[in-house]
Amino acid sequence: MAVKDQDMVRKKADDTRPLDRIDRKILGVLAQDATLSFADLGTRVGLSAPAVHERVKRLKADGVIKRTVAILDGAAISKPLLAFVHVDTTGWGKTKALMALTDFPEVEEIHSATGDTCLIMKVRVTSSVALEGLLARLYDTEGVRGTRTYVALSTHLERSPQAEVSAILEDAPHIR
Amino acid sequence: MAVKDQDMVRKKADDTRPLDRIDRKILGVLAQDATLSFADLGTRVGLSAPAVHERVKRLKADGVIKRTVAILDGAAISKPLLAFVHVDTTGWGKTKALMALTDFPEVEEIHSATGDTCLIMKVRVTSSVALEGLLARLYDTEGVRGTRTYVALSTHLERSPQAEVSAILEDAPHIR
DNA sequence: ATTGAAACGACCAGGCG
DNA sequence: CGCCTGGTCGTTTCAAT
Repeated sequence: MAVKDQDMVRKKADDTRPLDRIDRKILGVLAQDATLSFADLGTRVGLSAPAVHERVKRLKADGVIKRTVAILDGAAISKPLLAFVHVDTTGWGKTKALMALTDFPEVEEIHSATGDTCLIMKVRVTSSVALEGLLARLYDTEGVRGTRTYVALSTHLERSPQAEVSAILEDAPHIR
Repeated sequence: MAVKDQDMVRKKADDTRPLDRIDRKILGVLAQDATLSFADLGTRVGLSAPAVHERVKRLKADGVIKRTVAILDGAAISKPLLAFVHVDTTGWGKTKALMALTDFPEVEEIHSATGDTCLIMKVRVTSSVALEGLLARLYDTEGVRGTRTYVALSTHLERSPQAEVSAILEDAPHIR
């Protein structure tokens, strides 16, 4: 399983062939364990190694598989404290100053959002002291009016995007 | 890079040797790209292939590296709609009914949280219709009093836990 | 932790359904 | 056109230092 991500060219998702059942099966497996050999992966989806290899290569080239990464344990890397920070800004978010927060490895996600807030950030820190430091840094940032912090007491589920879709949640305008 | 996750035994993070600078370097690289060969990885951290291999094996056995996965593109798998749902419950969350939501592949995260909410869920769906279906399902769940939904309009950053720690956010009680 | 060697898996070419 | 078979080559991984 040594297809290098950087060898791939990112393409638009539109000009790409729709995913068939086997593609979704492959993605389902790879989203949970990307360490399988192509032979093993082939066995699981009912294809030969070169065939799966070809499909995986295509899925990467098409940008369906963005990258392959190691998932680290927050506690083990001394970041037992996970929190979501809602940020209210004066203008409409996305200023250069706010995007600079990307440089903090503690910040894992930044989204602009609807609702009674402007920006949602997911952060993982060493301690409450570090969280305070991050919030202080936030308040020093131009355009930040206020924050609301939700500390995760325990995490019951945390996984990456799954290719499968629930039948009952499926977009089915044809059913009417 | 084909060390099988399932070959590893999960150990407690405590009874484990602390991470040295090279370990963190390895984790930093692998958290961004786990497709590198051990030879390449060795070059980056200044070690030979078997030496890195040994360390990576240990990091997996110790549970520092939880798993290695393919990151899928939400839009490409027909789930362009990302949202955070705050759930207010009557009792204290974590009921069996709520944990059953794990079966929905649309649900990526579930945390109990502090703040004016009980549960925070991260969900990724096909459409607003599917989101509505998921919320309907939520309201049908016993113990759910209400929800507040924050739809992500655009995602500016989304990555997995980083091993590095910002110097200025570092826990430094010795500095006083 | 390194080197050297063996086993294994990735991946190319060519041919079939 | 996509899949399979066979072969080459790079990589993982073991043993000894």
